[in-house]
Amino acid sequence: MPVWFNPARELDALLRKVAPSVAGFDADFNPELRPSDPRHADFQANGVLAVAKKAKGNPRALATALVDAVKATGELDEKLFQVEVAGPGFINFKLTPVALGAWLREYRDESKWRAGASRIMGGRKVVIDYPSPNTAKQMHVGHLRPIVIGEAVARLIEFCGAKLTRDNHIGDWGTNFGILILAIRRAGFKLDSQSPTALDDLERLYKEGSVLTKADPAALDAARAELAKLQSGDAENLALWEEIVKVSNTACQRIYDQFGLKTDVILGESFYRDKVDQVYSELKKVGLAEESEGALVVWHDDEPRFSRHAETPMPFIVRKKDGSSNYASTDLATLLYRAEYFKADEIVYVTDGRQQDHFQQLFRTGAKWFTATKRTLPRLRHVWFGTILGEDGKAIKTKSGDPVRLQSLIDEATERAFAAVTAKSPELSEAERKAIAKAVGVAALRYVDLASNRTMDYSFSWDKLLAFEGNTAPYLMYAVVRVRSIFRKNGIEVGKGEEGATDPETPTEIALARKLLGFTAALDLALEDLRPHHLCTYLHELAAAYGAFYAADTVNVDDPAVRARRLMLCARTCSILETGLRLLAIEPVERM
RNA sequence: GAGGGGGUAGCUCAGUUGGAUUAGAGCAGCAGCCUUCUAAGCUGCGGGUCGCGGGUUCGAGUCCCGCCCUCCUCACCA
Repeated sequence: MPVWFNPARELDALLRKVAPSVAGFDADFNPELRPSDPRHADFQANGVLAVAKKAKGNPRALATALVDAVKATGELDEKLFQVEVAGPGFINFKLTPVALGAWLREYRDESKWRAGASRIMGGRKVVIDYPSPNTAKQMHVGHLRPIVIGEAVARLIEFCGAKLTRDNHIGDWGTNFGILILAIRRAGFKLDSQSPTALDDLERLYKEGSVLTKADPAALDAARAELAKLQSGDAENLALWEEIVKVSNTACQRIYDQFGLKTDVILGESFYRDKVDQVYSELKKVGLAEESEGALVVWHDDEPRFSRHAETPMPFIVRKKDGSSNYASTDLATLLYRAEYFKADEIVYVTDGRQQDHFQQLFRTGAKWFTATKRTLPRLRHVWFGTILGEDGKAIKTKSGDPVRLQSLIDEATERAFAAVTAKSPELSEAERKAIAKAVGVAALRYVDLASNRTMDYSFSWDKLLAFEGNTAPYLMYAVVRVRSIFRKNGIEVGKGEEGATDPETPTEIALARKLLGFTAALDLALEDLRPHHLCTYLHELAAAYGAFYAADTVNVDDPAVRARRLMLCARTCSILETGLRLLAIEPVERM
């Protein structure tokens, strides 16, 4: 009998198959199979309780009958699973050491896991939209999340078999440019993209313009007028715009390089400048859009919040009253382009949670528009995240003083990591320590952002973002380093030296093995809602189980069978940790 | 007002869709562990009426109702 890659899934299927033949169970029986508290079992089926409640039967008797029927099929190898009815009527499945050993021998490396996972998305074409910053600004801590979460989500989707296109939909066609052009004009500034201070100059000018337009409505109108001029093809503004885009893209690229971010295409809002007219005309033609206060808007009367009759009406403004396009216009044009050009089956938008209303309106408008024009709408998902807050508990914003620059954060992380590695491993060369510091520093930043549920806000804190102990990236990377060190000292490759490995035996070996089997469940969980923190939680638990094993069970012992099985446990831990870290876009190191 | 997020240990957070005498981690605190594979580690201890009040049932941090606190969004920003 083969060893199941994903035992929970197989047990679930088996129970569903057998149950209808047992008195008291219906054809649509749901076993409610889930991972169990390890103190009790590996998996448990809770579904019998619901059946008993409905039929007013005795849950333990029903559970026992079901278990007997399952055993009678002979499809459940009792050398691998220990089955029992427990508590009020749970069915517990406990993996035996034989099963653990067999699984570890069979599912050895990333290719096996990838093969298993790739069935989930099965070649679907997915476009993922991230990190999509607004240009013309220096990148600050607020830009961390879309980069980090976007990359992790992208890798998860890709790992599960999607054909993925990463599209950096930069905001390069909006009012921020109007503000900047206005500020440049007023200051009489000559922008030169080659100048080394170009970015700082833009930063300063943007701040000035921002303050001005906030304080003076006339200035805001002037900024909008500059934008309208730009969008209608004014040569001067277009030339200025090109210079600004050049400066800010160069700056963004420097940050992306440090995060190892490589998007496949960069199709910013400006790319759609000649594609918005089609949106306007089609929406008008099918009766979705109408004029309101001079603007072109879409109402959704089927949703009270977006209805024209709402107390505070919130129309989807598709074209501004001065005729220029906005976020909604370009997003609709983008949606159409992704459906037609990229043939997307699915589009994933990774943005700040404050844009939820916008995306709900966009998705509703898209659905009605596509239906009316007989197009197929891709599955649309908004993967949103909470805000990084400042010390005042408010969102970090450019206007409120100087937010911490992303570059300073990277530099500080790298410096602290360098100090740490120098203190702990002074024997390494300076070049090695620098490379390690870079990897560890950026990894620490990433991991903090990924480790909590993405929908949560969190406050910015140097110490939090740069912690190197506990549930952090350095902890996980360190676990990898310790595993690799064993192999290096023994002069063998990871994955070698397992001949004659016996099944896990000591409590710490068994606990580690059980945790290793949990990888597939963790992946399923993280993919379901595209929440990478589930993967973080799992990796931390795995590293902790390894830590306990490492302290309790010496690998290099005289008994060859014991040594072989411990080397096997080490090798699996190493590859699952490395695979998991890479899914989070954290590159493990050999030493630290 | 409407919609959304959050309220769990001193702090930062998990809690797999209602499950198992005892609600979990990490920091911080206390006590131990380096002449053997990297101590960025390991072991143990202390610390919680899961915002408040009702309800549903064999069983609630999780579901329902009503309150309270907090953050975010709501007409031409993205």
